Amino acid sequence: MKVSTKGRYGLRIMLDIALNSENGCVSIKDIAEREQLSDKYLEQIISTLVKADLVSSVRGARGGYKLKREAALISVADILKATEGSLAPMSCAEDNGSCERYCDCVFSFVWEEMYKAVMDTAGHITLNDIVERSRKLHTVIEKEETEL
Amino acid sequence: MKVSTKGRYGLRIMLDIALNSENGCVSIKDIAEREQLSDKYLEQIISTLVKADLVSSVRGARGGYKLKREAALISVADILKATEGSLAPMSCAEDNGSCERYCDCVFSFVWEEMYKAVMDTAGHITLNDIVERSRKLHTVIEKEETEL
DNA sequence: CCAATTCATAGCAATATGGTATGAATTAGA
DNA sequence: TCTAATTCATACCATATTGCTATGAATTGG
Repeated sequence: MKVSTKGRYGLRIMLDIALNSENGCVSIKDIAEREQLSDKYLEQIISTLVKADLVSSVRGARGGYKLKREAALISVADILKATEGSLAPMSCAEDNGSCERYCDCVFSFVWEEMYKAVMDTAGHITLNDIVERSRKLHTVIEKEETEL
Repeated sequence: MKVSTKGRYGLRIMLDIALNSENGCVSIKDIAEREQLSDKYLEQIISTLVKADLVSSVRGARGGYKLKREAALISVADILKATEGSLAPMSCAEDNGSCERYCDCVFSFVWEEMYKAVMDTAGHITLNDIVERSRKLHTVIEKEETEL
């Protein structure tokens, strides 16, 4: 039930883009440097984010990536679904047609309820919530530093 | 974020014991036969259930396993925690002390809320709920068969 | 044209998953 | 007391997944 690096890195990448894309787009190199991630691995993860329509890419020199829609309209569920594949504990919870035993499975309701719970929570946290949290945390740290 | 076979088999094993332990205890062989699982793999999973104090074992001839407490007092969360290790999407969500960056991590609240959501749902479904569901489903199937 | 960039794919080491195999320890019942 | 049935404890192994590296083609601003 653990979230893999793809999911975690995905969140960090999205936050990084959100925080640094005022002037145009953000390149993989920049993100990799700031986030201390391997740029080649990051490239793979970001490409799944492109395919999921969460970021758009600009090719060629001075190219890079930017959010496809505003941060308040991107949920944590969107990002994790794109990078992790799915948030369902069992695939049947997502598309119950996938399992032919669905009707007489005693456990299906368990997976469904768990899936609903996760989707509900992750679906209601937006990238913007994280951006705000990050800005707040940053100012606190800066304040602490000036107070020293 | 998928639940592995250990978690799924764990649930099936617990249900099987609950349904078949009226007269004493249930042997691995019997469970394996009914559930169509490899008895040796099953043995491993059941031993984690013993360590988690969910079932107790009776050694020797005519030995086997039985629930350590009544089904209504065993939750799906208990079973999945025992077999899957943990239901936390990130270990920090469970014991925030484990991560030294916990305080200035922008994402910790995300993992915490997801963990709370999962634990709340899985914690409120008991083995007895599944037993009842199973019995109800069984009578429905029997009814359908006699109607044919 | 060229340097900076994304895009696409292949490969690979480490770890986790899903088992199998072997045999010792324990014990009810003949 | 023997024996068959059972759990308990390890060790092993094949396969899949994860996390990451490498190479090079395609694209494009300057």
